[in-house]
Amino acid sequence: MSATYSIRDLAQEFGVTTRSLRFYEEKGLLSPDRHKQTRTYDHADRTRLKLILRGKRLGFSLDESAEIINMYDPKAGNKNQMQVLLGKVREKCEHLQEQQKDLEMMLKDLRNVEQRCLVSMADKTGR
Amino acid sequence: MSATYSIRDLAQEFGVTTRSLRFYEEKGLLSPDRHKQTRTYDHADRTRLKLILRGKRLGFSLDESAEIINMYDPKAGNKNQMQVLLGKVREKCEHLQEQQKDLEMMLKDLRNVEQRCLVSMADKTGR
DNA sequence: AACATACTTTACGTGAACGTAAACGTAAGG
DNA sequence: CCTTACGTTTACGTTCACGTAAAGTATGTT
Repeated sequence: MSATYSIRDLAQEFGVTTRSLRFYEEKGLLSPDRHKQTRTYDHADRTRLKLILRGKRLGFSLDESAEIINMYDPKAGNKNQMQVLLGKVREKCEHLQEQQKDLEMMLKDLRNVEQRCLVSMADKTGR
Repeated sequence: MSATYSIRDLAQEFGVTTRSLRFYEEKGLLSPDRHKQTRTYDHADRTRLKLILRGKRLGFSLDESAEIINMYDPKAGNKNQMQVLLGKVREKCEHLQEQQKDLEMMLKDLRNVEQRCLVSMADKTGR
């Protein structure tokens, strides 16, 4: 069984164009089955796509997302490889935590703006 | 007093090029004083730059950052303008909260990877 | 005055991430 | 068989965010 998807299925579900999916494939981010000129995506492809788009929303380039995604599949290398991977993972984590701080500050600021808006609207009598 | 900065001061402090600062100016994101061919930035400019770069780290385009930054200075318009602004502010807040979720999920995932790394390294005897 | 240094404008170049048009294959339905 | 719908490759076009080279200007130093 293990559901499969056409290129249009995925494109529609995630609100991207088929062009994008082919582009991600060109860049090695996706590698659907190819049977007779037709792409068939499986669940793993879908997950990778989800991660790509999540990365995009966070301002990562495709290459950065690729790097992150490849961490998810450690390939059970040796200890040294693991050390390297671990280092990268922790680096990404730090980066993400920086982003969390930025986000919190921006949210805090905007909520201040919101309050000032409300106060200002309560003060004025309309004009 | 109210400290001022040269273009190089700001560039160095924030680790960007002077080209970028002029570019932000072209796009209307900064508007330093111009005296005889020379730019002088004040504290407000510095703050705006900080916000621009924060936006960048969060994946916003310059136009998006501009929109956000302009919210900080309500210009004390009338009630309708305030309503519009308030709507935009809340929209941005929602967007930021979506990003927070994305961030948390990615961090969670990466921490899982980290754990699997550690386990895998404890298992193996080195090779 | 000559020179160095820092700042400036103008304008073309670049990489990433697609968009878009052209031309073609294939399978289903009438 | 023809059309329609969906898929494909190839390749040039576009937007954003600057980089970079070229040439001019302003200020200070020797």
